[in-house]
Amino acid sequence: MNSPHFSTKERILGAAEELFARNGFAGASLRELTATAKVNLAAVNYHFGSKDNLVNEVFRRRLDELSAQRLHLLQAVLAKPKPTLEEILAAFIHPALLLSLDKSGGATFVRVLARAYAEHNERLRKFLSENYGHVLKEFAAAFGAQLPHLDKEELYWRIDIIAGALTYAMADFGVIKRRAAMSEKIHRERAAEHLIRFAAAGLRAE
Amino acid sequence: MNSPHFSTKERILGAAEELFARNGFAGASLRELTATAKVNLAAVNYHFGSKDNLVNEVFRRRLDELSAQRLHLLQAVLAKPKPTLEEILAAFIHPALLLSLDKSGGATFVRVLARAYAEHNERLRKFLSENYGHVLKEFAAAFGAQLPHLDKEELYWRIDIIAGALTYAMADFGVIKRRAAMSEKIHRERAAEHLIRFAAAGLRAE
DNA sequence: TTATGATTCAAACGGTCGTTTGGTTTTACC
DNA sequence: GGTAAAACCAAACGACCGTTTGAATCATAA
Repeated sequence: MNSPHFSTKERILGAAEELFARNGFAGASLRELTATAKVNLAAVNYHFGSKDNLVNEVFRRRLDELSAQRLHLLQAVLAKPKPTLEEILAAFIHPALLLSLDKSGGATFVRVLARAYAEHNERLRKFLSENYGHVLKEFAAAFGAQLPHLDKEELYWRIDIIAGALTYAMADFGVIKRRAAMSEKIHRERAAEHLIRFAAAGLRAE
Repeated sequence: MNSPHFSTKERILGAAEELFARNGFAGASLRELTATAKVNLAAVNYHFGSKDNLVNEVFRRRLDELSAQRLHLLQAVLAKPKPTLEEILAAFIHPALLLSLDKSGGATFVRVLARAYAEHNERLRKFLSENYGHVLKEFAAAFGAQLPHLDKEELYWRIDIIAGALTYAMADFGVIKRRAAMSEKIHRERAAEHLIRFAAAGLRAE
């Protein structure tokens, strides 16, 4: 991740992902971060303006593609004659599954996402809401069409908990360890299947 | 929580619980904490030795009772002729449910627990493992007797994820909001029921 | 080759952190 | 009421934080 053929910005983003996952956003200092990335201390402020903005860019680098994949899959599902709740859920969950299987930092990033979910950071939540809130809105509309008896507030809360459960299931935070005989890939896919069944039941509740 | 008829130690513990839940362990400074508790800055180091040890004591104050309740219920379940997986799970989950319903800080503490789960803090994990690891061991034994086909490692991981799911379900981290017509108590009890069903299925998997 | 803008760098800035100190006040007991 | 321990307090300590500065270095195009 920090090898010399990566640009300074890329080395910083890679080191940031690694250290944010391990120590949290406040716990990762720019001094340790720039040492890991083998760049000068001032490089973060030069290239990203501030530590806060570096945090934003760490998310942007991964979430742009994640959101695009989700919306693309959702579009395909909604084009079907009779889309099911499970198919919509899969459109939401499978891109995150792929990210968690990515070998070049994606798996680390999923842990950073889990951090963000737990930290309740207002500034970060605002950034995520402004930049990726429309994705949740589109899924909420799709779910809402399947579940007309649910009021909007209830629906948003349920989607929120699904996003949280997904994040934690994909992060390495004490998740079920795979059997030795089962590949990481298959293990994660099984986890996604369980999640989809669980979430579908949760959405249909009452 | 900080009213004058509480002792200095109790006011510090109360403020710590509040600020740890809101800002995390690193994010809560002793200066803000002692101001909230209306005690001198030096009081934390005088009464608790260090900030790290204060963190430990915040956990000890609640977990001693939680662990005792869990073990007591487990004992009662195992005394039955044919204990079920669901009953063992209830012995684990119901005390946490009661804590989350507690009006004098218990609900706040559950959010602190969720923080600890996400932070992966090695020092804190060691403290929790040394002081409350035996509780997980006893439950693991009880689950293991019900699920003899599971190897020990697999079993521990599954219990770990149940503890995590429980913690997050009981914390206010984006959890499903209750319907206006439903009391907080009943809402939480429903959540616990769902959790027990989900966890039982997860444990029985394969 | 030289001029120009982008990048890197060592050093320092002001601020906040957890902790320690040494003295003052309060408490509890003979 | 005197005394010793416990508790409290203002102030300061050294360490680390994110950020800024201004000069050195690099890349590139005239």
